[in-house]
Amino acid sequence: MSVETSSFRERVLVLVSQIPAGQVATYGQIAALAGSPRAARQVGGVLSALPPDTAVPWQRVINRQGSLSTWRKGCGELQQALLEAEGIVFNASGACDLSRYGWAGPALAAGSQRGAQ
DNA sequence: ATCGTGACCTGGA
DNA sequence: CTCCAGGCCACGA
Repeated sequence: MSVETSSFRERVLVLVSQIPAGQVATYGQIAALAGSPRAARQVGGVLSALPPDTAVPWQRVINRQGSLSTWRKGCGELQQALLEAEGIVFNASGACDLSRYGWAGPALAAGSQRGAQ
């Protein structure tokens, strides 16, 4: 039954944990999937409250520019390192191609494996 | 009930 | 191209 027993915050964590490796999603996208396309701010706030031992791949969540918004000590380097380990490449601007690694959403990830590229 | 804050987004100059 | 401002939503005290 009701899977969403929690608030927007839990929903965000769930959606983020649904992001497949090698792909990234924007705060706005997560917020939209969570039910509020304008609550991108809150999404960041939720991830900021995540513990260091969280099972949520917060690293796959970036801003609209395709770059990392994490300024927290170590988090920035850590996030980029984790994303690069997933296969994501960053350009000289320190941003990745959302058109290439941008997550399409849980609905599409449910059963659509396109030829990519 | 109110106030303040935030890992954002968008548009305009 | 860069810089500035506003809005918008959710949550804690």
